[in-house]
Amino acid sequence: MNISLNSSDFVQQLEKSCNKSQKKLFHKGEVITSYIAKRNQLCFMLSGEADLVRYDFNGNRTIVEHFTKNDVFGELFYIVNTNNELFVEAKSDASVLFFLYDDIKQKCKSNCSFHQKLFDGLSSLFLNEVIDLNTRIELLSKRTIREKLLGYFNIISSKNISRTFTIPFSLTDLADYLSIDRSAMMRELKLLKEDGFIEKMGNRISLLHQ
Amino acid sequence: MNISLNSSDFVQQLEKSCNKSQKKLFHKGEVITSYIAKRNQLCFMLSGEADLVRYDFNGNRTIVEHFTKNDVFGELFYIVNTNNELFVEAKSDASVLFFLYDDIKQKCKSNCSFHQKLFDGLSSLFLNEVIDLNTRIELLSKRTIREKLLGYFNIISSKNISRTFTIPFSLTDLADYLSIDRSAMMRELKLLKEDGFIEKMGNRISLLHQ
DNA sequence: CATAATTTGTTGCAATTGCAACAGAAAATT
DNA sequence: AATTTTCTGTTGCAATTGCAACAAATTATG
Repeated sequence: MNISLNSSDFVQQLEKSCNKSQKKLFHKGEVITSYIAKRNQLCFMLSGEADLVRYDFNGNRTIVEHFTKNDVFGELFYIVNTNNELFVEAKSDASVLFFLYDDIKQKCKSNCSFHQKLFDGLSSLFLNEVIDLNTRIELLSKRTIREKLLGYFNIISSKNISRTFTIPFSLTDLADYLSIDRSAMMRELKLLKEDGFIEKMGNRISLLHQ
Repeated sequence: MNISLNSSDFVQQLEKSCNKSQKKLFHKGEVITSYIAKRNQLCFMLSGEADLVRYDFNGNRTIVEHFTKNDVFGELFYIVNTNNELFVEAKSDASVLFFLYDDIKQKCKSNCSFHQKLFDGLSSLFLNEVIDLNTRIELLSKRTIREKLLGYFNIISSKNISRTFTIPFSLTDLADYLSIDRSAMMRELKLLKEDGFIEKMGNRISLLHQ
């Protein structure tokens, strides 16, 4: 059985059917939403790219997640507390569909087959999100910068089905995604090159050494 | 609207209704399951406690998650790759309900109101899991041991609605949960005490300093 | 296309963290 | 109740990481 759903179809159906949804367009650099109140907002990326970012009180930025087409995000997934200002920034022009989870749930309490289908989709969307988050936790729990980098490269490499790939981040962003210092990361990249683990030309990486 | 579901009711219904489920008992220290094949296994903790652990090639142990009554876990949530041996260890005597996700999904394709309800519950279970994982990511992405400890203490403190609480781990396990060296953590605990952030008597902590 | 802004790449130095090793306390086991 | 095992607490030292600062390259923007 195929667990991964066709998110695109699902989202289109939601958009058509749910009169409470709102579609909005954003320009690069704009804030799509901030997680400040518990409105149980659920958002779908229709097009473009965005990052969920957090700044700590020392000014360190963390890219908590990176969203592309058909990804789900939103307040719904967070316990909002005042310690963290979380917000989603458009990395390119983007269009986003906004829902309130309560609305979706409400509608799905009726018993028709269409809402059954919607709910079916929702559950798969959440499941995919769980899988992504577990992958992320695996990276963050690695003990050294080297392991984080190699772990990340392996993931990208699997996704692209190729041992050579372009990092879908700037290197500055990659450091914030892995929660490490950029200059320390650059140093480690150099060492990985010297030790024959990778080849690197700019943001293009080849994994050697199997 | 209350998003968090009554997992207990849900699981009991699942157990009764789903003839494909299996209930098993485990003794402290036993391996409940290992994530080795993609069987899409989904497990419910009926009683007891367990840890999802991973050992890296240096022998570092990470407690990826800690499960108590009514928590969900399983292969279903992971992309299983050979680099990681993930397994769930009973920390006390425990009873666990095993399902295959495919079976649950299959059953729920029928249109009766009961399966609708099951699926409703499933979606909430996944959502709760997403919220937990995001909380965990927030901890792991903190830059220093001090911030990880304070972040963790704040979470426990909120859950207990008290600024004084007992850590639900041994300190050894806490270090593995935060992915840090135990002795470095002990050192930092001492500093937190000296700097007036916490009081500490064994595994009992008080958060001071607002 | 000229200028501004951002990103990449580098390095010395300081701070933090991990490692190793050990003693005493506490908990589990026989 | 005695013994084994695990856990807590500590420390010196080494390795890793973060910080600061800068130049060069690249990419945006008016």
